[in-house]
Amino acid sequence: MSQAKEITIYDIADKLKVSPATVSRGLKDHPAISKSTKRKVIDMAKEMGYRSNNFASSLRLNKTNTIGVIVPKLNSSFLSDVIAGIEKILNDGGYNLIISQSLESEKKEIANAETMFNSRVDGLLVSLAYDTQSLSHFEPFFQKNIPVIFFDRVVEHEKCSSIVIDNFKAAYDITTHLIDNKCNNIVHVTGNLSRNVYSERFRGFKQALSDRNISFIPENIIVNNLSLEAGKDAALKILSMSNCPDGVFVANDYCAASCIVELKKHGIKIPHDIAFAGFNNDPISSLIEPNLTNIDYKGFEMGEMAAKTLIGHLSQTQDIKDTQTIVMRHELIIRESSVRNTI
Amino acid sequence: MSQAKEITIYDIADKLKVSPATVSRGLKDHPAISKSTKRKVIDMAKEMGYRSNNFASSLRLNKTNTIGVIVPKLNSSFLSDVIAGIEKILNDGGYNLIISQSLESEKKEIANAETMFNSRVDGLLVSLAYDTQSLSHFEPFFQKNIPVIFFDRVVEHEKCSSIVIDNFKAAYDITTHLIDNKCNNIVHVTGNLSRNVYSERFRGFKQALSDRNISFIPENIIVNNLSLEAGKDAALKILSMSNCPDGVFVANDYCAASCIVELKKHGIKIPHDIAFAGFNNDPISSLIEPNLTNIDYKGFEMGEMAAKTLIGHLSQTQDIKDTQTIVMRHELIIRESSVRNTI
DNA sequence: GTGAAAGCGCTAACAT
DNA sequence: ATGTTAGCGCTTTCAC
Repeated sequence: MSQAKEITIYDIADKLKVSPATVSRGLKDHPAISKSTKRKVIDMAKEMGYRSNNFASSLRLNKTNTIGVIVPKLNSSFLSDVIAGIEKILNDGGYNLIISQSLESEKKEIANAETMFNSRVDGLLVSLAYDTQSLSHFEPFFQKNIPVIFFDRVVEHEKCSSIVIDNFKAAYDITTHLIDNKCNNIVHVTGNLSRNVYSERFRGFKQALSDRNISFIPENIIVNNLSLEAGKDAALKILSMSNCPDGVFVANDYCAASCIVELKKHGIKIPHDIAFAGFNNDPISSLIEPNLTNIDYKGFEMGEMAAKTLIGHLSQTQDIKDTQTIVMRHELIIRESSVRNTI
Repeated sequence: MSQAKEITIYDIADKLKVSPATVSRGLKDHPAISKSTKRKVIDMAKEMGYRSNNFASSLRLNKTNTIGVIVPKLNSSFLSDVIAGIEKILNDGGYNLIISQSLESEKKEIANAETMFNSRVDGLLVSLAYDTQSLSHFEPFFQKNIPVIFFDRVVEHEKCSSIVIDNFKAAYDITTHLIDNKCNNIVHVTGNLSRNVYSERFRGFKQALSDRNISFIPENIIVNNLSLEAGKDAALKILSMSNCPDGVFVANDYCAASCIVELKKHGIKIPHDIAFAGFNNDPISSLIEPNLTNIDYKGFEMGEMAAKTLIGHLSQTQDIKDTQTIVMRHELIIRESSVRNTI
């Protein structure tokens, strides 16, 4: 099993009777190199099956061309789209990608960040875990001026740019839509309110009520981890309420679906008895009966934007002083779960 | 912004008045090194905030400690579990992970494999894309004796080990279950029959029919890409059949769910008119109404097994002559979609 | 426009 | 048990 020896720039140099330096320059787009030698170098490299040794290059340049991505979970249509978007931009930019999932646990997120740091990624793209409190695991990156970009689940930080949607407005719109469909007593099921996406949606929810002169009832907020079980529990809680709600806005589609299923089991008619809205436009929305009204936003584009922003930070040598928050489009998708045709 | 200089083994050596070699050995578990110096080295490394430079090490050792994973898609509960299992084992083994999704396209899978190859991964874990025909994009790995392990969507190859479940038996069992529930005319909706998982399930399906003396009707096989739209299309096709089936076995849960939804829209009662079974036990199975009978198998364990097998190949210096096929457990989960209580 | 040479940080063969 | 040394493949400064 003689594994064909790996070709180096020295091999190419020998064949071409030039110096390794010339080969190195020829392979890049070095200005001071003649068109003809560049051609020869590139052709010979291809012919000999040369592939550049990233480690040597990384060692020499002290940069790895590798970007780390930390997401709460992988089995999400939205995040999978985000990653596809990130992959597209970074591949085109010649970067490698390391992906890891925090599984919604701060502890695992910390471990992931540490691994990324030790792998010496050039930059980091992060959507925070459900229960992440502190940002101290990103301190090493800040100290080394390694850019960290947050997307979707973000946090304000002077050193970090963020890519988000307008969660406030989205929730405001969807709540208003429920009110327009004759909901006067709306329950809001949401996640950890110290996470921006949930706190903003909560704000939007309250504002919409207030603008329509509906008083906000603290008991109508159910905070849980938005899992399937949590959806079921929320349903039971709703059933036990003395003043049964006529609308429910859940901050996550899966949880909404599981909540709907449970309520239906108990004879609740949706949307007749209770109108429903979710968030994220996961495929489940069009499978659950009735189909789920919710907010759609494009993961792929968010991923592209995050990656582009990161590359922007990376290519300018200066400090990342120009941190920014980029707000992407979202759209209200109205489906049967919230439409009451009381003519 | 003075980025604290990176600590190297030379810095530690200087501080400790020993040689860099000693530090290097101290950091590993080199046998010929005194307990006390080892202690001192490790303590000093921690104190100075040393982190090993993988590139230097990779360059020197000509191995990267990085494993590549290529999966058809990330937004799958099953595959996300697999990846979590892989991650656990590889992290513990000190390996890094590069994950990429082929998005069910051979073309992208080829690109992914190339990226992995150029990143010089030490090994590769692959679940094949829907339409992958050739294995030629893995040739470079075979030639360099870089182990490639397939899982779930596998292919026979003398150089590759595989981790699978017994798809034949699983399909056999689930089909028999449908027959036991008074299905005599079963449609099988499946994917590309050159993919092992689908061909084996098809075999099991046919065998079960045959063993129960039910004749197999070629028209009852619907081959599609198992997407949501495909599920809908399959439903329409089923509705148009002259001899309406009384059972449907779909090789994928999402597709099954979408098919069920469409049939219900057309007034079909499930399981009364048509009993249903899916495959994979995705969370959707317990959200769809009625809940979906199917085959459960543990992604996390499959991932662990794949990673362990890979590490096994990696740690033995010899050739990978001992390729193997590992078959994991599966379980039939019976839910409402297939149970007919005709007393 | 091209070449010579040093050095990125680590490891291992070979000394001692 | 520890030190010396060379070299992994690449880039780049400084020559010419």
